[in-house]
Amino acid sequence: MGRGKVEMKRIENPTSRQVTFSKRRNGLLKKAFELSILCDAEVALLIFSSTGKAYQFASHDMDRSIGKYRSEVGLPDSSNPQFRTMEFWRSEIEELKRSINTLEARLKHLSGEDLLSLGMRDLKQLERQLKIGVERVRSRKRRIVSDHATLLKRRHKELHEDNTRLQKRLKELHDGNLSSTIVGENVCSMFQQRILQDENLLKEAEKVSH
Amino acid sequence: MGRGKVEMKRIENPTSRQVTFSKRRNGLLKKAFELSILCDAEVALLIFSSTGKAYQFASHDMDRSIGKYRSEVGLPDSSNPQFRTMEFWRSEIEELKRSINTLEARLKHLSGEDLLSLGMRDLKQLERQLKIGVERVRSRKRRIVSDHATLLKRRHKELHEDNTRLQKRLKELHDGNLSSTIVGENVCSMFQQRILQDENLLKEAEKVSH
DNA sequence: AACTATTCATAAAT
DNA sequence: TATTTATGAATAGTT
Repeated sequence: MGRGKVEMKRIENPTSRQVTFSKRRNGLLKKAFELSILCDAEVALLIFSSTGKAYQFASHDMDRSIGKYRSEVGLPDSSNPQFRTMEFWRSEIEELKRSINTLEARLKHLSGEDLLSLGMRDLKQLERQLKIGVERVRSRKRRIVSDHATLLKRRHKELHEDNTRLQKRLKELHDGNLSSTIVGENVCSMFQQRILQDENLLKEAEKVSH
Repeated sequence: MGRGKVEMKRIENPTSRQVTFSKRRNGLLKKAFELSILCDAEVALLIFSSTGKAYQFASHDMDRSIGKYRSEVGLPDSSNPQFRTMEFWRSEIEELKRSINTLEARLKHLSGEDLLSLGMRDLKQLERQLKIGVERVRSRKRRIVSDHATLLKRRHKELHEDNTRLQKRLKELHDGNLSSTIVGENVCSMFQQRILQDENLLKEAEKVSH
């Protein structure tokens, strides 16, 4: 068709090639459409120009046709990534859900719920585990209180040492030829501050050990 | 082309339709091939007959072309089911994993593990919950033992009543004009069986209440 | 499947 | 890019 036969090879002239592409592309799309109508067939056509532009025709739905292709042609190769990924995720989710069910059941049992399904042996083990848990929690609480108390004692001791030192210094200033009352007042103020801190720490200690 | 125009609608005659399908299908495949050669284009063509048979042509590689379609046509449309499904599953898995982490942390805490991150307030609440759990488990245990004991008592009572009845009957047989010793022996055997059952039940009761 | 009359597609020119 | 034209290609109906 056209003036003279065409050699079946790439058209070298870029302009001519572009024109021919445009014409034949439309022709191909038209014929694809006609085939689907006349013969009640499902046709999917993808065309990408050498410059990357995409054209497509799908008589029904491109994704449906691709899916059909995958199942009719691609399925024997079940190693295709789509399929494998799907299966992997499905099983992954199933496994996660199973884990959650197990954990929830265990959690309920430890909270003393849903015990009707458990036998005497299970109940005994559960009680043992709960007792261990309680003991560990108590142990941790004791440790916290103990650490806090130790810390407070140390600070308390340091404050007392400070106080002793300050009182000593105060006495020296009183005994020696003191220069001004301002120094004395400053020392007094510092001393009172230490006393206040001391009291606050003791209050805190009481609060922690309730 | 051909003798007379063809109406652009489904060919009703099945034979004619099948023949036309065959001819036009080959024509389409040929033209697809020619386009890819002459114009240096990438062409992918999928044809499915109304009976489901599949035909295809791909100038380069079908999967490559499909991938190109997905990225050039399908990707900008993030509402495409593939993408949405992917995203959905990804978030689903993330959520499940988060649930598992929470449950596992809770479970560890209830077992008295990983307590270092908990403050005094958390520890107190944990201890309270564990005590509740222990109490519920104990309660359930008591209930089981109690139910079992009740059952055993009832059976025990029934057996005693049976025994009384049997002894009475035995006495009647001894007092009256007894016909044969076989009857007496049978009754004796029954009596002994009851006694054995009685003893077994008592043993079982002991075992359950440890 | 092969043939043939006819329509269609399109290469080249404009 | 669109239209025209001349010609080869495709194919509907027939055999």
